Amino acid sequence: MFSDSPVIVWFRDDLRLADNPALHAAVAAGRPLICVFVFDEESEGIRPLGGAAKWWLHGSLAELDKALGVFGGGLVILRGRGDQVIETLATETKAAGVYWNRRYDEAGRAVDTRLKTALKARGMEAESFNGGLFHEPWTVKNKSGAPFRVFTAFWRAARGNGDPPLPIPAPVKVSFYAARPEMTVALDDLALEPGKPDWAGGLREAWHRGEVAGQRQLETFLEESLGGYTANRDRPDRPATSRLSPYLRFGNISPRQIWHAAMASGRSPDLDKFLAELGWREFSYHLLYHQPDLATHNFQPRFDAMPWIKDAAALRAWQRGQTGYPIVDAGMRELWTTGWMHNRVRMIAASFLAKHLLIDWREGEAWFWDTLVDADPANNPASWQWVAGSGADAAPYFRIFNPILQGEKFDPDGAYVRRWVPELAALPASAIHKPWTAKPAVKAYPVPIIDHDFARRRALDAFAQTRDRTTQN
DNA sequence: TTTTGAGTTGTTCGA
DNA sequence: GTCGAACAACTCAAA
Repeated sequence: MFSDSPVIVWFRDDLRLADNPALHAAVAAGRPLICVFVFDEESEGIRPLGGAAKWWLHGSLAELDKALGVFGGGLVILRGRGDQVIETLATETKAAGVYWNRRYDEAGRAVDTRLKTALKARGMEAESFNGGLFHEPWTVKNKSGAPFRVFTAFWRAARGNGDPPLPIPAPVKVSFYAARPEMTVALDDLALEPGKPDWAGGLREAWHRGEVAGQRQLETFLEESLGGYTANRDRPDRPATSRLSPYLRFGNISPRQIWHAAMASGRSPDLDKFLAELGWREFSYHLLYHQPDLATHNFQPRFDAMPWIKDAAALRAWQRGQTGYPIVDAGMRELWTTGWMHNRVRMIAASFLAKHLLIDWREGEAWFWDTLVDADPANNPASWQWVAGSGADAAPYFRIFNPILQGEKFDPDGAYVRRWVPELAALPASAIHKPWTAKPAVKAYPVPIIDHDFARRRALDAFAQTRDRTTQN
């Protein structure tokens, strides 16, 4: 191997310079770097990104390229099967090795394992690192040596291991491999952002993508909203949640950076509550690792007997924010417009689909996958299963949100509904979560597509059926 | 080894 | 109006 053989840093869900273990190790190796991203929609089993996530990815890649530009280099973008493309690049450039941070979806892991084998067979280094989790999923186990299936015990065990390591600073100097690989494609050629029609206007208004924006968002959150987080986080009418989820999704920011920045702001019940949210993310990846088909199979097999209803019209009404329940519709429209939905409202809207409409949670998961900027392979399915009742440590089946009560409790003045459902803006707070009681009636807004009491009863009966069918077998 | 208590986010009903 | 019970079943971990 020549002394100036490059090292390849393969960026994936870790689109940042700071606290990036693979990049850090590559810089420390003292060789010229090739920083590369591979847009892969071809590998077997790879789930293509949804539209909103692609939009976020575009911005993240552009920002990363810009940040590398400060050091006189840039990001090389390639396209194709990840392992094949990287192996070809490594061979052509006579690379000393390839470094990357791990991912945890089954298809991605298979690609990485194949690549590692191929590189080692060629006598090249292949080094993988943990850049996205506090603990590798295979290291957290209960006393019987099995993976945890309930959150509280999982998080207790994880926290019992002490604080995660301190984040690694961004490199101060990076030297780049001079030649530009022939296979390079332009970012715009990936067509990650919409052309015509351009549906991303609301996303652009709501977000700044990339590492710098992620750090700024973290600072703002810690300064303005960590105090009082426990109570305010449930209020969609207040800007009280961290809004860090899309930055975490693409690794514009790392959990360790968030952890240590939050810890530095002082201990409090609010801090523990916020850290537990990072714990839920961690738990989701833990679940995904141990059940790779989390997005397609019930975590609790009993739900295989659930009598889901196929109802294209109801599904469409839910997707468009036309169910006639203001809090649900406000959430679905916020999602459509900004690529994001408030956590409390996600639960209400998801519960409405799975329990009121009895539509398979996988339909909802797919819609969120396509429309959320933060849609990730672990959190999205794990959270949907949790809400539907089929998941790990899931909501008890009888916990069926009443969309009227939830609206009145968490959006008491109706400010959130007024913002996203302007047809209802003139209603008084007393009617805004049950507009069918308003006089005169609001013509521009639909009547509820299903009665709450009827839907609740039906959902309970449906769940009872799964018990009967399961015990018969 | 067996038993026991607890477990993110709720609603309804009846006293 | 408020309050406690009921609404299952199962995993985990301490006793």
